[in-house]
Amino acid sequence: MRYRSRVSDAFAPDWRPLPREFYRRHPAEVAPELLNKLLVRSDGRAGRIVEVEAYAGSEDPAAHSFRGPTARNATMFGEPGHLYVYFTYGMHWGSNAVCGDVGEGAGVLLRAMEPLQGIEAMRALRPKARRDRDLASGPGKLSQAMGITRELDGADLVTADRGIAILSDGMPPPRRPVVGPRVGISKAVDFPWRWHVPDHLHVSVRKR
DNA sequence: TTGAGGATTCTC
DNA sequence: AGAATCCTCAAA
Repeated sequence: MRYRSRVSDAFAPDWRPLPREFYRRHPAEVAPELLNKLLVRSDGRAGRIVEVEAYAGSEDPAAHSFRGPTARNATMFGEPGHLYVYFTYGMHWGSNAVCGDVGEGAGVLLRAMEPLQGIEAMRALRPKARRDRDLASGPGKLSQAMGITRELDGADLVTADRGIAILSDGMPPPRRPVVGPRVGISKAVDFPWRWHVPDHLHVSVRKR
């Protein structure tokens, strides 16, 4: 399998991608199940996903896809299991796993990650991070630590066609994740579509 | 540790 | 105009 030789074979041959059908569901169903999965790059950088948010297309005023397809959000309307990368605040990138069926415009924002491997490479990309917990405790930080920019928009997280994947090492999601409203939005502020691992050091905005 | 405010550029 | 954010600084 190509994803193994490209992404995980050399250092973690037992890590497995999630099937395409995992992503072909409502993002509020997928999101909590992405907790404790691994975001992995072909150079060995890897981290455990500890915080996510769901964005649900035409039913969700806070989603980039709410008003239909544009040049920016085109990837969200494509095949599930691909990476949707967006740019915001003039300097930050955000990373999502596309969910739902083609045309729905749904996704799960990857908000925070616990660095596991390739931490020195992450530090090189995030010189301002003082502690390990500053490396990827936020969507912009996570993207920067993993070197995710516009170039990776549309990458397939199932086949790892461009050297990035979401893999499982067998750790299940938390039984009872913390659920609450999403961060940094001005519409649909009450949708309880943010989930994170309870009491986890690497989650963003620990105070509410 | 907390809160306020600036940075910086793409998108619609 | 506003953005699915981060960083610095000041005050406590």
